[in-house]
Amino acid sequence: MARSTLTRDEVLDAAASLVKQHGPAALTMRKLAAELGTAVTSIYWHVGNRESLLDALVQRTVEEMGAILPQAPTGGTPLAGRTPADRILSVARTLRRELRERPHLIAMVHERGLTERMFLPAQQALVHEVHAAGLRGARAADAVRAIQFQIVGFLLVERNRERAPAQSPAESELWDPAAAPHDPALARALARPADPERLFLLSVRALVTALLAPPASAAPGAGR
Amino acid sequence: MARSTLTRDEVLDAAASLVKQHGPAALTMRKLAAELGTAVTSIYWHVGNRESLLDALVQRTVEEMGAILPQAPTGGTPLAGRTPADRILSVARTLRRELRERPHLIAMVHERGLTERMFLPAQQALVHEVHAAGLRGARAADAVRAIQFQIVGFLLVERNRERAPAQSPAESELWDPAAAPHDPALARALARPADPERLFLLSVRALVTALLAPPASAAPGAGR
DNA sequence: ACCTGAACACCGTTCAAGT
DNA sequence: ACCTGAACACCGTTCAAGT
Repeated sequence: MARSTLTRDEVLDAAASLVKQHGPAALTMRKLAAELGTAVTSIYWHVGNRESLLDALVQRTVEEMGAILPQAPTGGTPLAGRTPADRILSVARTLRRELRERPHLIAMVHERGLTERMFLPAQQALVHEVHAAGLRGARAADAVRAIQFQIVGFLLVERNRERAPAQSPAESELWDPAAAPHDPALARALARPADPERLFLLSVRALVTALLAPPASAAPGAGR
Repeated sequence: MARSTLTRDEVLDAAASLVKQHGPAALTMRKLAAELGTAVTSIYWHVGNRESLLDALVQRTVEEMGAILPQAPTGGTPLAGRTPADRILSVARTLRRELRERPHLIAMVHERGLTERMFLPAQQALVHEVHAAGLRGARAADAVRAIQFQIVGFLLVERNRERAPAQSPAESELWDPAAAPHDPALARALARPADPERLFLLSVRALVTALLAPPASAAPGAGR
């Protein structure tokens, strides 16, 4: 591993590799130096300190994820699906898939509060589709944000569930038939583990349907 | 601070106090020992190690948060609002408020993947309301889970945004009028910061409306 | 049953010194 | 401009020894 001179990019690459394999806790300045075959202190010259090294990794990840959705601010129809609602679902599915391939780095993006920033390109695609569905102005903006929050939120919940240890009480105990004698089918359904993919599509579809629907003369349940 | 004998609960109280004030990073075994006036190693006798100490704090928080919603598995109408939809919104609002008062501890709950566990009592309330709205069986279960995921997800997104550093590009730059010349009102709306409370209610209302609506003969946009 | 100090194996970071 | 080793001030944890 002899090398003429150390580069900031080499430091970032090695750090990313450590994080991808074993998570951020495994990223130690000393381990990293060993990996690079340099003195610990050389790293400081290139990246400042551990915290800004992690920041740089996160920054990189945000840019990579932003690039997966083709930019379409000036028109065009970059996504599959016949209706705007279908294409919104397609955006949602793409994001879901990509995120699941970089769990550690995405977790770090979350921890730094940059999840939303990472989704700005997706937001542009959503604007396009909501517009195509006929929404305009502030109402379109609300719809875009509601959909974006829902997609991102669902993914955050899902990540949360995956890292959950054994739960007590589990849903399966909580919802044994005795707990809901009046609707055993409901109890049985809640005792089964959720199917996230199905629930994801079902939820996004429901929200999109309501948001893209023509405004009712009086919205039901709009108490205030 | 002289004390006859150290208690596991005293350790937890002191630890919780440190975390509440300065976050989990400030919880050092040595600082904690100093706070308690004991040797560092005494703490190990009572709580095992740092990791299980943090686990215990999280466990406590989950129980506290679970207690804020009255249990209503056997009937009764514990929540304000005239319609089931209104009462679901009331659940959502309550959870949102309570979570915002314990930021550090809630963050630790998130990191351990226990957010969903924390919301099981709320799930029971949602079951009650969805049932009151006439949904049954698997369809009711899907609705409950979709609503639960949305509420939890929104809160996770919101937390994410709050911790976000200065963003580049900010939404306000991304959506300057030049970016969307065909709908300047939309661009202006997206350039303004989102109002989370409003968006939260709007989103939950939209989703609930769609989920509680009588099943359409053919759902629009249900492409597969 | 509970508490203690000493010791171990780690950390991130600073700094004066080298080339 | 870049790299180095030594040193500092921390960590969490173990363990033999005390009462």
